[in-house]
Amino acid sequence: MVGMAATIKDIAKLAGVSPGTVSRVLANKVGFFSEHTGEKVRAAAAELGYQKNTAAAELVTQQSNVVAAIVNSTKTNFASPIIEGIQAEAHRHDLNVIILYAGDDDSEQQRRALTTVIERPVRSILLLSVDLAAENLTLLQNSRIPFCFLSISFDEIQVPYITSDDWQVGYQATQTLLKLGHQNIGLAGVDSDFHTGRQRVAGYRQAMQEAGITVQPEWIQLGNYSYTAGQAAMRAYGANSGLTAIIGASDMAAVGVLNTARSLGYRVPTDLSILAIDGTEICELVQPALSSISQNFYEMGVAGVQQLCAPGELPQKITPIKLVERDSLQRNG
Amino acid sequence: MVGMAATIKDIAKLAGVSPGTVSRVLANKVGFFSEHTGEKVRAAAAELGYQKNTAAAELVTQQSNVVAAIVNSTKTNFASPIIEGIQAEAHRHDLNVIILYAGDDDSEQQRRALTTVIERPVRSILLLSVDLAAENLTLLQNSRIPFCFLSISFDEIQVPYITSDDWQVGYQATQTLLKLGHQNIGLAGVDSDFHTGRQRVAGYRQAMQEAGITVQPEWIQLGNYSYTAGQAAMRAYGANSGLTAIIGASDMAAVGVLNTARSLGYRVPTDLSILAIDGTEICELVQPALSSISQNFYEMGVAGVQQLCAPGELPQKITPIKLVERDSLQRNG
DNA sequence: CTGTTAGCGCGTTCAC
DNA sequence: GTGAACGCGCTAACAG
Repeated sequence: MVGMAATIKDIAKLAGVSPGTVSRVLANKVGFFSEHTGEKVRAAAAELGYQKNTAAAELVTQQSNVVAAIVNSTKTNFASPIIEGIQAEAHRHDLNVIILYAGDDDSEQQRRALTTVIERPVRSILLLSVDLAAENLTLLQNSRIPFCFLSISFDEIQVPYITSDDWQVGYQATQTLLKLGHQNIGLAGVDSDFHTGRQRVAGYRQAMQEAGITVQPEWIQLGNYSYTAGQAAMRAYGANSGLTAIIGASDMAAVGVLNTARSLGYRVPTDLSILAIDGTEICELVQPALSSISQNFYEMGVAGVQQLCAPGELPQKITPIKLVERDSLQRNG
Repeated sequence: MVGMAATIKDIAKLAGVSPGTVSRVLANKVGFFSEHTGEKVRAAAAELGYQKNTAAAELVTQQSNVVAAIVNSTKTNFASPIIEGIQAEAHRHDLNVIILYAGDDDSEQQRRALTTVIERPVRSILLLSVDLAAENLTLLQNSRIPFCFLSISFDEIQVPYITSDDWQVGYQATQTLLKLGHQNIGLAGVDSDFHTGRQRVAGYRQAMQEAGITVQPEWIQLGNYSYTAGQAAMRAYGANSGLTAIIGASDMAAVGVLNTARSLGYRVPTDLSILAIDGTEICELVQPALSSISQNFYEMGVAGVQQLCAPGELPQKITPIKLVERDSLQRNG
């Protein structure tokens, strides 16, 4: 609601020129107005406390410089570095970014966020880790607004996304522990309903198989990557699990594992090594600090904006991962 | 960028009616169109995959249903519950919310966030814990868009805000430790450059004075509420501080204190009690879980939206705080 | 260099 | 009930 704000017409009247001229000087179309009128117009604008109505401008130019980021939940702790990456790269392209929350697997909330963005002029849409309900994906595609998923991947549908190689995440996490002499390795809190989780499990299984280890069914504890999922997994393993190492499917899950393991009497890392997946700041907040397979979330955000600014590029891109050693791992035997 | 999307004109042509009529049925102005034309128009709209251009509508109606929340940093961990509160209450009023990040004490970023919001039709603006540079406050006030600060308070300027009573926060935190028999109590990571921090310090001092304790200058360690501020404070206290309890000026600061205290050889809470201020989820992530003076952030968000929906109310409101006991406090002596 | 005209997509009169 | 016309604030195209 702009209220009774001044318009270019008001400025025109005050400066004694036409609205067209005002538009030109305010847009700084050099060469299309004289020094003198430039001064006059700017003075009038300042006097009236003029604020441009960008929505009106976008209506006529049919283009916008805002990119929207839709995030699945306020609780997704890795969203923060992604958003920072988006923001940084967007500003480099002189783009502005707005963020919307789409709730946690709530298709109604998703629709709400999506429509408030689609019904307005936005240049492109980035979706952080949100798995859209089918009808909402249709909505998005029909809008003809360029979009790209971040930190999530798909197999059945064909859409642009940028994320880590989740198979490698699972594989390298497992390899890391294998190399330390661990054999009985758990995977805690992973979601097998979606591609991301299935890939991580597949990478884990492959690494185990290559090492000649048969994974026991109970070693893989499913969940939704949350703290409580980590807790539940560890409780399921129990005090006499026989496990010497556990991979937390996310940082939060790993912390859940850590705290519950402690209350079950495990010493970490002496009795039990824990490796987190994600590598956000919480890894350094807890004690012992959690070693992690770290994703480059910031880079994901940057790449997302670049991808949308350079159409024609490969629609699917992979950001690198790396092992970050902290204090939660120990050689076995 | 809406692209070549269908407009009400297209629908009008397809349905064989006038654009005005289309507008009426789509806005569901009952009584202003017949059953028959209603059907026709809706069918045409569906066939064309029509998406309303809300920006254009807002241009003519001169009002918007989106409220903008400007957040000071992606790292502010308590922003999450505030945003959830905003979102919930906004949806109750059929409002949509967009979020912008204003960076960390970066007046250029602030201006950017502010103008992208002001130049567009938004109904109102909520500012989460952002202390605006003077020129940006002027910008905001000139926009004539209703606004309200959240989780921050002011003394010198007169603006609407909703927050906890920061004096009480400091006072009650200190009282809590006093009642447990502590006398040498530190306050770590608090910022005295702004009203919020000064109030907390004042509450702390008052409680100490009432208990007849002279606070030593080094007991108050200034900082910016961050994890590193907490670390720095604890390092300043040192291994032989004589302190038996420390108040962390925020959850993050408290965790910084906790981890550094540990590395200095303190056992928490046996040797040292730690009380956090804020009470967000990280208090439960670390071990021992941190007791806290908890703020009701969710309620702040709710109240912020209500305040903006019911003009004429008191512009300054206080949300309640409460002590949440976890495992980081112990009686002294 | 500058004024005039047209129109972006929509809601809302005001006639009929 | 419905169509025609107007205008929201702005930019772009076209004269001059």
